[in-house]
Amino acid sequence: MRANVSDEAVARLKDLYRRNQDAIINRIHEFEHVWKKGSDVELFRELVFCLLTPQSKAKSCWEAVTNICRDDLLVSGGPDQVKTRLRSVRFHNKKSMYVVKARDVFMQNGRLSVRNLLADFSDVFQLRDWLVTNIKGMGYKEASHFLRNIGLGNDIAILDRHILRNLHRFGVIDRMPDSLTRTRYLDIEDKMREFSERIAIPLAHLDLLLWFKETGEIFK
DNA sequence: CAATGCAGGTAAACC
DNA sequence: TGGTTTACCTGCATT
Repeated sequence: MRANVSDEAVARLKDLYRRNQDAIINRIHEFEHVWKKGSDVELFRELVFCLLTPQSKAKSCWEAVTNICRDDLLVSGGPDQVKTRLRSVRFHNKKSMYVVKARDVFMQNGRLSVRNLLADFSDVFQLRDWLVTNIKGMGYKEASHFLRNIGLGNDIAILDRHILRNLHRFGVIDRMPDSLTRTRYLDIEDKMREFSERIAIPLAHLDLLLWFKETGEIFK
C-alpha cells in the first residue's frame, strides 16, 4: 500500500488532534455538564442559539441570546421584544418567530419543560427527528448542533459547510452536496462515522477538531 | 467611502 | 414523492 496525499493529510490531522485533544475533551465535558446540571432555561438557551446561527456569526448569536436572557425575555418575551434583541443576527424577522414558536412547544403548565420532553426519547436519532419535525427553523444540522451543545451529540455529526468541505478534502464524500435532504444527511453522517473509526478519532472529537482546523478556535 | 465577501441553513414553492 | 431552487435579509471586516 503506497502512501498518498490523503494518507498524509490524515497524518497531519491526527497530529493536530494529539496537540488539541485535551481542549476538545474539556469542551465536550462542558457540553455534557449542561445536560447533567443545566436548568430548563439553560437548555432552552442552547436551542435558541442554534435557531439563530444559520448563515449568521456564532458570536453575534450568542450575544443576542445573552441579551434576551439579560432582559428576562427568554420565557416571556413576545416576537417584537425578541426581534429587537436580534438586531445583529441575520434573518431576525423569521428567527424571532422561530424562537417564540419553539418556546410554545416546550411549555407545559405554564413553565418551560425542556428536559422532561427530551428525556422521553430512547435514542438520540429519534430525538433529532422529533426536533426537526416539531421545531420550525430547525433542520438536521442545527438539531445536531443543539444536541451536541447539551451533551447528547456523541453519536451524531454536525454537517455544516466547514465539515462538509473537509469531508470532501479527505475523500470521505465525492463532492460537495448542493442540498442536504434527510436521506443524504444520514448517508454522509454514516460516512463520517466510518471515517472517524478508521482514523481512531471519536465522531464528536472529529467535529470539534475540523472546526478548530478551519477557524482556529473551539467555540460552540 | 463604496464595493465586496461572508456568516456553523431552513422553509416553502416548484416540478 | 423527493430532489432542486429561491427567499429570507443584515452586520461586519476587508479591500
